[in-house]
Amino acid sequence: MAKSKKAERLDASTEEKIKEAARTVFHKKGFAATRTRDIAEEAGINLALLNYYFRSKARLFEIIMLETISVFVQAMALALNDEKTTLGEKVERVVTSYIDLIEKEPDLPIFMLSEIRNNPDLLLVKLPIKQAIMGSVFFRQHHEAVTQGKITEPSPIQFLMNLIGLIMFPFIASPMLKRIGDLKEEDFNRLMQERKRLIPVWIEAMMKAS
Amino acid sequence: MAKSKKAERLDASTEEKIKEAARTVFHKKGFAATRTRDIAEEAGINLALLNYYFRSKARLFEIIMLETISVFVQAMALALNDEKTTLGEKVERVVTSYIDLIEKEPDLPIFMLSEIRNNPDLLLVKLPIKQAIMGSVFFRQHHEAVTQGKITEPSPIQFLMNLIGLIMFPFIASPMLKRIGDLKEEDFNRLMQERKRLIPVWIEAMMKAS
DNA sequence: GTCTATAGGGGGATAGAC
DNA sequence: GTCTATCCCCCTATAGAC
Repeated sequence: MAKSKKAERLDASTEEKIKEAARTVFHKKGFAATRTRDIAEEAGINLALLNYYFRSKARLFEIIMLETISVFVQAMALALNDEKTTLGEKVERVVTSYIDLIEKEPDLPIFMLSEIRNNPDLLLVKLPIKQAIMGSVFFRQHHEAVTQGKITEPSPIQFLMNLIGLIMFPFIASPMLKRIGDLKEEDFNRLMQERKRLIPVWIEAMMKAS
Repeated sequence: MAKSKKAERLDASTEEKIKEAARTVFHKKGFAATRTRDIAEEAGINLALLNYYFRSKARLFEIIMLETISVFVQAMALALNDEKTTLGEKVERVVTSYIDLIEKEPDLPIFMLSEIRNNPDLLLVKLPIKQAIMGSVFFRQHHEAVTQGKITEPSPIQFLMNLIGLIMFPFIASPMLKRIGDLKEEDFNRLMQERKRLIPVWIEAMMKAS
């Protein structure tokens, strides 16, 4: 029987237990509001072990941050670089995989975006994000579609902002949206599932309208 | 000559100077990462005065937070409750006023959204957000438009998510977007100005497509 | 009202036993 | 490798002079 991903994994190595605990707590509270004691408790180990394995809170955080961004960017880069899919299929794939991912880990987007604000340089330099996106098959196909008049919105950056924003924003704003719309957890999730179907339709309509 | 809004206002009352400084620092770094010393320095006063006027960091924060949310919600509520404007005009007005507002204070959205995550209850209860939005003229007009078949997307919540997301998300993600798209500050601002025109067009296309 | 000085506590990190 | 005990700095908050 395969191990549960999120459950406690008592058999995992201590180092790995600390990392999983750190991921959980950092994602939920952010760097500044997280206490190393919280991580130790979540991991079921002693505080001293955290420093034994990772030297400092800052180093542990950096590791978690890089892994988190990497997961996000790779999911995107893989979808955008598939030679075999059309533009529309790429949109569908990005939408579905991100909505599923974020529904499992709802803290991810707000964590990433707010921590990147505090470390604008340090963390992004180490990953080849720009090349992965700007040099992608997606960008070539987008350019071709514009040239052939299939879509009229000429800026791939606007396209990306819209796509990612339509996916992520509801999750980022969910506490406020739940309050405004009087939504329970399950109502909210149902709306997000609807969006898997709706966003690709909307994106197509938008790109022909501008 | 009217005073500059953002400039130092040496003539402002001490209490007001502290509040302005607190707004600046809290918005930029969030509650947990802000030190009261930072606020005192920004205000050009002594640390003890902060506690003299506001008793504690937490109380000062709550005041700033409520005012900030209030500004945001009121701008929205006013636009959505205008009896004289059409649905499309409301969209244009929300888009323009928010993009202008956020361009002046780019930290606003990420501040609000990430701090609300940490205080999901406390802060939203005190403002009549739900009524202002859900009982608005906008909602009545949206319902009428659906009934008359002018738009085909039946959920006003999805509509709102899309509208606010298309406006705010680029600002929230700007550090990453600037890096990916190799954009300078002025390039980014130009894209946001373009969006004042584009978002209403996109929204209209989306609402007829689903 | 505004300052200086300091109390008081919390949190990151380490020493040292096992 | 893992623990307990502790150091020490930093930050919030207050006491008390002016």
